[in-house]
Amino acid sequence: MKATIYDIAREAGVSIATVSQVINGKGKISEERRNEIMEIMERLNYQPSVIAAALAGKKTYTLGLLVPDISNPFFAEIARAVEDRGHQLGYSLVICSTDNKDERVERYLTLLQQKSIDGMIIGTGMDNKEILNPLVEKQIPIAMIARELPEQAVHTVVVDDYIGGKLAGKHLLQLGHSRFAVLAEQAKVRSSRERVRGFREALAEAGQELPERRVLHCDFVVEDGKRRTLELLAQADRPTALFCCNDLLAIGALQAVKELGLRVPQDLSVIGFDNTILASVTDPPLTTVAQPMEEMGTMAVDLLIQELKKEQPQPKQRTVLRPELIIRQSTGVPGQQ
Amino acid sequence: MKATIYDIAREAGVSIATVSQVINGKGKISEERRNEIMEIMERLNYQPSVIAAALAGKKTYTLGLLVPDISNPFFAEIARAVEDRGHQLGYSLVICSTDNKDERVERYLTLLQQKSIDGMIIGTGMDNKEILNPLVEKQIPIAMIARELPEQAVHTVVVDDYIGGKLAGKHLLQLGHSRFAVLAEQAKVRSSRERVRGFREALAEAGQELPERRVLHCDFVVEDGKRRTLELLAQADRPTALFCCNDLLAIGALQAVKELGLRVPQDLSVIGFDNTILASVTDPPLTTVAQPMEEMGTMAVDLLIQELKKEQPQPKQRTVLRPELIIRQSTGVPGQQ
DNA sequence: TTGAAAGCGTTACCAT
DNA sequence: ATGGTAACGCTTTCAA
Repeated sequence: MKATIYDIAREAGVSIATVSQVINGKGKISEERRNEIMEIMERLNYQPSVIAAALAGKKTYTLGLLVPDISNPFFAEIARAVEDRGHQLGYSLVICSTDNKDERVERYLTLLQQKSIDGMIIGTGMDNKEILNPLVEKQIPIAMIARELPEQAVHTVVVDDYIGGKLAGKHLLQLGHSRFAVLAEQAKVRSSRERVRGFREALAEAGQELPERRVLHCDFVVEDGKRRTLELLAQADRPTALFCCNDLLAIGALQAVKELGLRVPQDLSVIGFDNTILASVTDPPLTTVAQPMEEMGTMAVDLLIQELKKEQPQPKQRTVLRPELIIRQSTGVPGQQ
Repeated sequence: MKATIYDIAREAGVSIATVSQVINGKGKISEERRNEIMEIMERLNYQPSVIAAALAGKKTYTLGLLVPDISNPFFAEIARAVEDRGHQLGYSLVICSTDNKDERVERYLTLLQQKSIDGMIIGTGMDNKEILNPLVEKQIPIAMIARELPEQAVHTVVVDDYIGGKLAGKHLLQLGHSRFAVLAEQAKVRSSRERVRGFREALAEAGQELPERRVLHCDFVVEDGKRRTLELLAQADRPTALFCCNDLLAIGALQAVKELGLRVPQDLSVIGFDNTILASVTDPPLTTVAQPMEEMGTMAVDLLIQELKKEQPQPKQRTVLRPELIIRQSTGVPGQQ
């Protein structure tokens, strides 16, 4: 069997309390005792049980990460950043892909609670804003990442979606476009709405309008981006510029244009959002609004850990990072050969 | 405070033993008692502590997944499949990105053990084949995925790398190529070695040779693929066909070709491995050898769960899935315009 | 500086 | 059909 604290204590001829002290570096233990005990732990290959420690009042040193889909490159990169920072600080990461379904969110939430994880990072949207209520009441540390939920008092790390949309709009305007369309995520996704709002505002400031029918809502998958773009391009007065609320949709758009034998950016300029690895490998490489995924992950973890270190609830922070326009080759002057 | 089994018992006027029974659906409890207790649990919003149950001898219902890098699309897709299958069966997933470093592997391994996870799925290579010894001895259920370790008795789910390499070689041969090169992963990665061996064998069967100097070893990142391809194309007698041991390297190759003002496939045919989402969005779309990632993930989980359900150690299975050549547009007849 | 003992929230065995 | 209780492995007072 695995060695327990009792085995160590017996071997060392001391009490388990003493062993516990040296494990946690607490109390006053004589140098020699301490060394002797450490040596025995080494020899018996003793590994303290996190489970038992947690039950006795310590933490589980485990964090939960809720995202729509871990196989989506954007969230995969976020996850990596979160994992790394957590690992540095001694925490493990449980991943939960929600597919943006409230039902899955709730299942994962109760599951994580039953497992007594120390805190959760939430990067998935929810239809029902009250889903988090129970957690907030129980004071379970929460940090939102890449999504926000203003109706809850939780730490938040987001990119300024509004500005991101604006950056996209201005870029397209500057290239001389005048017929725009948008591929948005589902209406319930606030960040998507903000991006569209920023985009529309940029156009408005230039006296241009974005008709509602030119804003198409998609599921978070390539195929849907393609399908909707095909619809868009079938319209008589088709747009010359398309703003997609994430890179995946933009890729779908690229595929649709190709399928119709048209060209990007000559026939349609396409701009994405996120700047995942995908944006750099498309044909043509995708102009996109970059989110600083690594910083976001790191900051969310830091916020969370800082919260659960203190006993007192901390004042909730909302950190807004600035997105950056990455110009590649999927945008250009309309109609140019 | 959170409700415990004692609260429920007190409220229902029964013993905790009885409550435990109804939670686990064991023993004989009268219909009425059972309903009454369930109703109270509902009302008090009782959530049994997995931690406590685990300490008392049950499982933690948590699995560990070790991969080189969760932000790598191949592993992200594997992770999603593993997560889904695990979740269906009631298990959570802790992800661990190892960067292919033994040191990180070991840290994660002890961490996961201390947390008493029920089993681990390992998709990362290791220099030291003995790293797993302690786990195997402790009978901790293990399933290898996409990597193998024949020196250990563990469940394994892999694609036939040798055949995959051969498929790639044959395809290139058939197109009429005669000067080949390979971008391999680090020499310690067995699957990569097997792919190269299969590739070489295909050439040999056609009386062609693959000189050792034409096999370049890379780190698992786009940049390295690019760098090495640049080197390759600088050689006098440069290859017309390049087999890359994963899609990421192939993308690097594509970038290198572009940077030199050359074209794919006219100047260089490129073939990848994995068939991640990346392969479908590159310019040109990448011909690649597909691994059935979803099936692999599902099978690995099933193997693991089946193992940890039984008390007795099970006979270890090795499942080899057949890779499939996906022909897109990055391969063609050499020199063709 | 060290030890005894009371929990932590369950499970499971043995009584009743 | 139900209850009492030891055990799981550890932390943490409180005494000594």
